Amino acid sequence: MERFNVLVCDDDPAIVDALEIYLKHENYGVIKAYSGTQALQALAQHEIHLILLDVMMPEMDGLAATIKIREERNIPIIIISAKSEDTDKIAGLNFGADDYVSKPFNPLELMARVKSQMRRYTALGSIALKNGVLKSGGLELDREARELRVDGEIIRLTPTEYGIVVFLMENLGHVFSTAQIYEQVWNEPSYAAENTVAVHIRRIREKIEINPGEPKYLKVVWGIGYKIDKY
Amino acid sequence: MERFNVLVCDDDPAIVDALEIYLKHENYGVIKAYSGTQALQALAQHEIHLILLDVMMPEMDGLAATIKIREERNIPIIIISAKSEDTDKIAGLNFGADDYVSKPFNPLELMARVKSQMRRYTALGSIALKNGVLKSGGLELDREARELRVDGEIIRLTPTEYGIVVFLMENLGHVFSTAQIYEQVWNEPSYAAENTVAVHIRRIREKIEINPGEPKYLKVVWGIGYKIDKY
DNA sequence: CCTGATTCTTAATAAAGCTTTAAGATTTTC
DNA sequence: GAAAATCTTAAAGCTTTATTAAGAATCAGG
Repeated sequence: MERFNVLVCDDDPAIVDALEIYLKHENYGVIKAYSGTQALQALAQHEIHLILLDVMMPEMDGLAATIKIREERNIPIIIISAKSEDTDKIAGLNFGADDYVSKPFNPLELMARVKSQMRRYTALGSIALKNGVLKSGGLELDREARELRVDGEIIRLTPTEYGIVVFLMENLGHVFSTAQIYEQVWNEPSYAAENTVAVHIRRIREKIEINPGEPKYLKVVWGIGYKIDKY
Repeated sequence: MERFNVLVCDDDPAIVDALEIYLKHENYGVIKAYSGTQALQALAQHEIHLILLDVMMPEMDGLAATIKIREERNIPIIIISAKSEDTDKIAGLNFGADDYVSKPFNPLELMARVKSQMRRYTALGSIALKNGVLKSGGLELDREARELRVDGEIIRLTPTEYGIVVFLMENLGHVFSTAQIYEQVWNEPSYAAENTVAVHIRRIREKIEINPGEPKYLKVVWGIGYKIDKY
């Protein structure tokens, strides 16, 4: 199995070191940087697969430069935000980061998000139209407007349902176990509840399928998991 | 899609460069200036859609520049203030600035405000009639006259209510969380108060809806926020 | 600067909508 | 046919939004 490298960038060495321990425990390679400039250097020298980045660093230009790199290479970035109040803002912003956690963070949660991004990064299989619209057959997902249309008709989805659909649409044709879906959508490190994903799948099917008992879009692969096919 | 140009004006080149990178990441064109005089020059030479302006500059300070700019053109201006005191804020807004952030600022927050102003300026997602009138179904918002009409009848709104309606009308069809609404309308960096937006929403509904319990215009999206739909 | 009116916020409670749990039914595979 | 996996349903539990009212803050006119 390939080994993935994570670039950790924070001006506080204590945080960087702590993250290093967690990441190494999960068998990631760790490259450390304490400023934007150092991060840039590291990106040029090493093969980096993911970046953990503190938003609030003294030298903003360094941080900005790091993001500039991302324009060229589409590496997943997880933002670490100092204030928990910022989370909404960052989420609401179409800033370009892939995920965020707020300080102080739960290391397990952070690890879960790292894993999520890694999977997302390594399992891309979707057809992106303009404006972040994903399409497959009669399904059309507009992530910007947060809308799903089935044969042109807008379908009202709850937050969890929407999360599941986004995840599967972002990875068309790829099969995910209930555990994987749970971890991704709920952003939890592990899947404890036995049946909850199944129930949500059922509800989604009721909303998007003509015959929920014989799904056309949201299919099961027996013994493996669920998927939405590339049309 | 049209490309918008932002004029960045600050006497500190590091800040200008950093902002440039952020803005370019959001696909804005960037024109740089390092003094008020240069800013005015740039305005004459380029097509500018928004200005980011530092208050404290040599030669001509931001406020003076704001007045000059306002004399000629009605471009959105965001003031960047070194002091967090209210004096600057009030002065800036009185002299015609549309928004302000204080240094040191969170780049993400600044980007959010830039986007917000851009939306305001272009009213993307809404149907802009002449004279800055926005319309959706029976709702008609005349920003110049500061009037909202529902089916032709003028509705009296308090300042806060009006602010919320303007914000939602300028972003028809887009859902905003209560936190986002608060931050935008109140111009505060974070949303502490638990329930105040909900109360205002309620009162707006009482004024604009036939049946406030079953709103036709100001709709809720469960778990996400509020919106006014494109008609 | 008072004073009264308007507007805004806070808080508490109610209602609505969503998620999870659990338990039995059904389907698939071997 | 038996075991394992998935499906289905309903109800309990939880979160979000709605509603109301009262007190605080703000504003305009004297």
